[in-house]
Amino acid sequence: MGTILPKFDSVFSIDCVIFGFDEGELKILLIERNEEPFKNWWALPGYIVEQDESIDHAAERILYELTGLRGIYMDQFYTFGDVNRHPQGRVITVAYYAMIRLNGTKDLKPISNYASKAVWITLNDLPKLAFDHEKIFSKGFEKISHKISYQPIAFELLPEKFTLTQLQHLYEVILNKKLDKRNFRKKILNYGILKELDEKQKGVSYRAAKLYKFDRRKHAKLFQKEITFGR
Amino acid sequence: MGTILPKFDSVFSIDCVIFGFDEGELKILLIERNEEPFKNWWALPGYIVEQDESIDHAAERILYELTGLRGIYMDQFYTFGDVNRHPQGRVITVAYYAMIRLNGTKDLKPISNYASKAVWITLNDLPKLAFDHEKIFSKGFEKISHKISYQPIAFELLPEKFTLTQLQHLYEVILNKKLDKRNFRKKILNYGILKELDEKQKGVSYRAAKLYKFDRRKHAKLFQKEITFGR
DNA sequence: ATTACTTAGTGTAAAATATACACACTATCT
DNA sequence: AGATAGTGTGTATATTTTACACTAAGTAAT
Repeated sequence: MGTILPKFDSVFSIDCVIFGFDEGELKILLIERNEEPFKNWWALPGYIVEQDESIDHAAERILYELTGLRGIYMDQFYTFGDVNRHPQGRVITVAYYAMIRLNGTKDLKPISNYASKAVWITLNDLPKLAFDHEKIFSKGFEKISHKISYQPIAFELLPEKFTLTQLQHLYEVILNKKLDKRNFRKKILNYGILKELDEKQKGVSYRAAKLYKFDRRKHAKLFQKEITFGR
Repeated sequence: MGTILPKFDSVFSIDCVIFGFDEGELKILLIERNEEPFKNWWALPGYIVEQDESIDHAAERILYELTGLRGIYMDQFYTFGDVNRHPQGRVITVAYYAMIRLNGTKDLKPISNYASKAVWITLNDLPKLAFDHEKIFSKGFEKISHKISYQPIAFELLPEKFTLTQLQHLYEVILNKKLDKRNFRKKILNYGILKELDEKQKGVSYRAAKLYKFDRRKHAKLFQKEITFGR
């Protein structure tokens, strides 16, 4: 080539929209910022990406450093880059989402002190967020509502063993719509991706429901067989 | 706030995956680069975004400058940011796609001389591309195959007046799958988003087919009613 | 032990949608 | 007049979706 080309340098960030489900409520993971700008504001876990790391890797690292959650696989869903979204200049941000199970993960602990805390917040109690994070959150929520209606990803949010009623509630919360119990069960069992266990729910003050497990092997077989809910 | 914060500066680019359909073939818009790196290589139309313009706007501008195509509405679909995707440093790129009608638009003319030409290339004849543009193209193609199977966006690619057979061919090319003529017609006509015209195809050496038009008003009514093809 | 309470668990009929499949018609060309 | 090439059409079957209500099982309180 011969010509000497200028060196480019990029500053951009990652933001993570992480969904969890607990006690019948859909939650999202937020941090309280410990640095300017927006110090003490609630925000999505997010930070500037290093020069020499891949975006996917950065997403995982940043989520870990800000919340203590490790090895969470996330999908990229949109890049936000309004000129004034960041007070310090043009910083575009690549947004990722994930749906995770929050059984023992109540022990959120920021590693970096860029965040003073990390907590699960119920969607209905969402506070004002830093930057354009409300917009990012909305788009992330749209994304999962859409995705859940054609792919069986809801299991990610549930504990390993769950009842059909719990699963149905989850669908109802995400789709914001009541579903018929019999039809729901018929449909979900038909996919054959659930394994019925010999176990029952415990500690409830009424008839205990059977527990089920998501059968990854069978699911992998169906692979891209897309399913539909609530259209 | 009080604290003085550093100023950030961002360098990132846009790349456009633009689909067209002509003479029964699916095509994509490429430019020949006129600058290093990858001078004289084929590439997706793409360039660095200005500091003070929105990403969406940049996409439109860049497409115009490199190909002469004006006012094309595109959707963002993914951001690519492998550490070494660009030889001049870390440059992430936000990818957009669009499906457009290429009736009179054969007159592609780069405005900027960053491109020496812009041409429509049949998918089967895809040359090697600069940067990671093959990867970007693939993901863009995945995107439209997926999208076309649940939203009636194929009309964007056809001339204003088209025959049902042309429409079917288009679906077949994108889905890479034969469809049944009778079932296809039944289904597509059922959505009620096509207007039958009093006109017939001209210049064919066999029985001429009826022409149809996409009815935007009716389509807007159905709005998010998603449709399905070829599952 | 009885009762009250709460959720689990189940089937069927009707409607809508998807699939498989083949031949006669019409315009043009020679 | 005949050959050619694509248009346009219907039906029967299978599958999927929807609507809808009661009994069974376990727990808690008395």
